[in-house]
Amino acid sequence: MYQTFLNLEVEKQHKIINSALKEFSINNYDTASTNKIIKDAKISKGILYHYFGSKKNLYLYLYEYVTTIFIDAINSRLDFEEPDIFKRYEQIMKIKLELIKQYHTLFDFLKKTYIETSLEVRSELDQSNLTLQNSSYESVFAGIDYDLFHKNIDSKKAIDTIRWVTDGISHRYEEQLKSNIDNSEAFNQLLEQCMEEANDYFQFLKQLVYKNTKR
Amino acid sequence: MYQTFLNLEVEKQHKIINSALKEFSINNYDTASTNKIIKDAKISKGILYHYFGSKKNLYLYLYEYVTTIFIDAINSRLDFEEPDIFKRYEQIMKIKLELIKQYHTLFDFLKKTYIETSLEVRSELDQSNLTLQNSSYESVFAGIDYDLFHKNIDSKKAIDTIRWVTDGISHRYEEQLKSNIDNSEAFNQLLEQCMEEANDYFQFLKQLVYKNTKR
DNA sequence: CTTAAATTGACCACATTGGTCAACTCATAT
DNA sequence: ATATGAGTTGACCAATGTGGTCAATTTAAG
Repeated sequence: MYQTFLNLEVEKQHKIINSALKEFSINNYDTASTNKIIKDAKISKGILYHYFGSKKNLYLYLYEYVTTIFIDAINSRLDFEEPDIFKRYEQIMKIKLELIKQYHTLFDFLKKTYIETSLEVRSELDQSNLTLQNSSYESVFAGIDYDLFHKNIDSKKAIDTIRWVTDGISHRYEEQLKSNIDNSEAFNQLLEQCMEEANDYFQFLKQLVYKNTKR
Repeated sequence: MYQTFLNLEVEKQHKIINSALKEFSINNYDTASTNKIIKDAKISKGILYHYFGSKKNLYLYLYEYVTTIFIDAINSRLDFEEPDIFKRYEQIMKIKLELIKQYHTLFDFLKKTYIETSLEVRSELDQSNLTLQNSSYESVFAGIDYDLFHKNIDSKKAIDTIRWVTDGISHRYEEQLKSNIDNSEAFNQLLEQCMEEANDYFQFLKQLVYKNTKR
């Protein structure tokens, strides 16, 4: 299945995938329009259905594709030996932001799949959702050294705080990053700026919650 | 204008407003359906257009209405004398969550108006957006006492952190709160639980960034 | 009983939907 | 050169939904 599609040049595949991700990120499954997708990807109606057979198949293909991309990126680039949770979060942040460079709306799409209610795809999503969930929070944060925290620090609260700060900084830069996907230089500069700011905040938090750091 | 609508019993007004807010929160302006609104609000097509004249007028009425509700709630319930930023945020959080009780999708709707791109309403939104922006961050956080922070604390970073933690906790409870709007008892219990949790985190942060608090 | 406002919902012309398919292009093999 | 078959096109389809209208009906008040 999808063989014809997979025989295309990778660039063309990416173009179609990104157009579809975009449409399904803005709209929910039912209101997303295949016509918009083909218009944006500059392909014909017929060929889209030749590639994917149906709207539903296209959607499920995207979900599997994007899930795989995300998991692979984490598995291949995350240092699972790193005991410092700040450095772990720094890595995750960088991996995510660099995925946006190639797949602008990957995480918007994933967010949408969580809340998708259309009966046409809901059960299929539930089935494979497990894959993503199992592989994420359990393993991604295994081996963190909680002894790095000051002894009378509530580490659960500290970790939540770190996550929320990370998300806050990401969101602050996301829009700018997205509007600079075509300008690789500007994108990388923004990314670096974002990572620097994250580091500033991480230093700030480390001073507060880690031991062996002076005030 | 809207006089016929304003002559309705307040309950019926609320029902229509909430149905419309809901539809415009889920969909963008163009894809939001007046048919869905009248179905949900259990009124006829004709009367909606008798009340508001057009889809555009309805949308702009909602925007003004919701903006006013929000600003009024802040102005009447926020203690502008309170110098402790944690208590300020606690108040804001409570005001927001209690507004959700009456207008389930108020903030989803507001969020959507920020990113609305339809040419039909964009310019009008821009014009009145100023109202909301001016009245918010400038005045809402005026008079905060920054001397409460430990002297070698970067107060900007601390404030950002507090805001992100507040948002994180709100989001953690928002979905549950929304699914309990009809059960006033459960709603209030959840709200209290949320405020308690926020307080826990605020205590946690206070210990870290305020002076005169022991570790 | 009259009158006028409130309300209904069938109806309009039009746009868009997911999907089909006959026709066409074009690279490759013989 | 020619034949073959996969790749590709876009006009077309029935179905559904759109914002908006309006003649007809209900309701309330004098």
